[in-house]
Amino acid sequence: MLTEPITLPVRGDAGVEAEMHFLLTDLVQIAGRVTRLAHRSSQGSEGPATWRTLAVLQQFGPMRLGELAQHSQVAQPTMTKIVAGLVEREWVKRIADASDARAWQIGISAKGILKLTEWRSNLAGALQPLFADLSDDERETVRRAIDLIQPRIDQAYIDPDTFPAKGE
Amino acid sequence: MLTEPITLPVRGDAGVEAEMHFLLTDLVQIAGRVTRLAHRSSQGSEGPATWRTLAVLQQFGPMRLGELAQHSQVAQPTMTKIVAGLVEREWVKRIADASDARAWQIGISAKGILKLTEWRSNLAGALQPLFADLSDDERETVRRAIDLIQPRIDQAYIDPDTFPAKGE
DNA sequence: CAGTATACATAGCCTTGCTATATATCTCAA
DNA sequence: TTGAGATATATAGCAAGGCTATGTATACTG
Repeated sequence: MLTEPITLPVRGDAGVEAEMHFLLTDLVQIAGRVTRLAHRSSQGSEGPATWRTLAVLQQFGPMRLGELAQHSQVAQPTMTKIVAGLVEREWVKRIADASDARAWQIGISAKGILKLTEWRSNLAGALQPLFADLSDDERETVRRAIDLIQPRIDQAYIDPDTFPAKGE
Repeated sequence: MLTEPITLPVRGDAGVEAEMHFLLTDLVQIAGRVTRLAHRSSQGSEGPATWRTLAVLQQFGPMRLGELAQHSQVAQPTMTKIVAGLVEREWVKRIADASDARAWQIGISAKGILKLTEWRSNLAGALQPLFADLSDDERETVRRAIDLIQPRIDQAYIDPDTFPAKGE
């Protein structure tokens, strides 16, 4: 481990740079807690990876296993395993790629869409009491923040170059 | 699996209820993607559980292993494993509980604080380019949203009753 | 002081993640 | 047209992080 001296922003610092620093660290922390809570509050043995994968397929449509791995930010062999589980549950279907016998198109099935939708609804129902007291303005603030964050995170998923995985 | 008919809100519906539904599902989805990205962009073998645990200890101070498990939303044996790893790395210390020979107080060490801080800084640095183009107003919106979400999620971690884990 | 409750540890299992490597297919140039 | 290298997915084998069930030691209480 390199032990180069680093300057760490201190909460309370003025300056856009420090604000951004704590904004991002707080964002990651709260995201981790939300994710953990979501997983914990949903019964069933499916992990976050399963739902992330289904969500990608619903949002972007069928794609190859390798592409799917990139869009889900997992290594290809990991995606092979996840897809194997999804195929077994019949939540996705493999479609032979006519132009390349090595490849498959992976597409979400009607059953998969249903399960994903159910899972989301259960989650929303579980979280709803915690957020029921938000005012219209506050709800609007959260909505705007999500709409700001979403495309920027998506960017990192889609362009592997702008966001190197593991190692610098 | 019960297959009771459920009414699913449809995006585009008017009404606070539907807005809240999609706000929460979008929140969970983006939180999952941020968490995954954060894990992937940080080298090193520590998983999210390690960092979540350290963050809890830094935020709330030393506590018993059982309390720590609740605050981290994991089962007690899981926390035993995580703490074992942290003790081995010397990122936390076990302090004998004078009033109860069965129990320990778990406290974050100076080394632990350093590692947590370093990890957060690396993350912030990795994510920064994606968010560098936010205007002051936009940054302020995200900050306000985080400050709205944080206490509500914390609530669920602290009150196990208001938020039942696994099963309904 | 016996019996129950409580705090943590252990055992054993599953999923998700990785790297390294194998296998099958495709592509292209000699 | 065939052999070399590139590419798409699968397999093997490992570790971490989850869980439930259960064990063990200590605390409390009638």
